[in-house]
Amino acid sequence: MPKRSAPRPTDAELEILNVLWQRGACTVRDVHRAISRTKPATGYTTILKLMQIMAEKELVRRDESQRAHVYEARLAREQTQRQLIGDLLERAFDGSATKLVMQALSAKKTSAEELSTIREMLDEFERGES
Amino acid sequence: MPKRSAPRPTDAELEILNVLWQRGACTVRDVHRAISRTKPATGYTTILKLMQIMAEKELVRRDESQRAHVYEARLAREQTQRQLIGDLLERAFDGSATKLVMQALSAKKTSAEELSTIREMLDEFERGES
DNA sequence: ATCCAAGTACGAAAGTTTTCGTTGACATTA
DNA sequence: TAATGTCAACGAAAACTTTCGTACTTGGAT
Repeated sequence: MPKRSAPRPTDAELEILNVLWQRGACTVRDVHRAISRTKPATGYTTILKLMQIMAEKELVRRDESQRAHVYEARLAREQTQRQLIGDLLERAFDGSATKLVMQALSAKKTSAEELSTIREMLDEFERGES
Repeated sequence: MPKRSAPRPTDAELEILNVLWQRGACTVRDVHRAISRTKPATGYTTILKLMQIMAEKELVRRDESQRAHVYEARLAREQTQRQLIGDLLERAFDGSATKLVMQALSAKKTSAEELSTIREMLDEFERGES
């Protein structure tokens, strides 16, 4: 058995990953402080436990050489984003990237700048792939 | 208080909604048959219970006038898709639709036809909004 | 009338996710 | 060295999701 790939992170796990992606390797304390800013009523041990579980699931790597262990996201943010998008694509969009893009644009008012950025992306994509 | 909006459907709930969107209003039996095709080992009462819960959560409407109750998705597929995308946008993409579209395109090999469809959509979008 | 098939309702178990109290180890400093 | 603060580990409770067995109801066929 080759060791199965990382599972889809849960909501709470994703919040933690967001901190790790934004600030790089962190201690539990760091993550707790960051999350406290937006969700003040979150206990320290709650974050700790979640991060321990994430280490078991291999969503994060843990450096135990210091007393305060240092955690780091195992996958790049973009990789996880692709995983989540791919998952949603299958579960809710019948695999149609076109429909997904369409709903993405109407889910959020998209500015003219963003639209042209996307257009450029499409150009590059067409050159690179296809 | 206006009565809070429908919660994000869970994985199992979304599978049921997919059937309802595809085939229109259905009995539990109908949904069970449809899901059995891809997941043969799913009990009838499991689907029943899920659909009862979904009725409580108001993810579906239930017509009890027949002995076999008839269920219907309360929100259009596109509406739920927008909800799910909007949710993912916040949770994993920091609200950036551009990044999300980018990852969507690389999550799945997108054909030339799809790319040009998306391009047309962008045109329409720019005309309609902005 | 009785039996059977097809339904719903209910409750509980199993699984997963989120929460946090408590304990014990280790460091800092008074 | 004793008190204080910081940390990981653990276990368990709470909340949510998924599963299904069992009981009860109803309509139709014999």
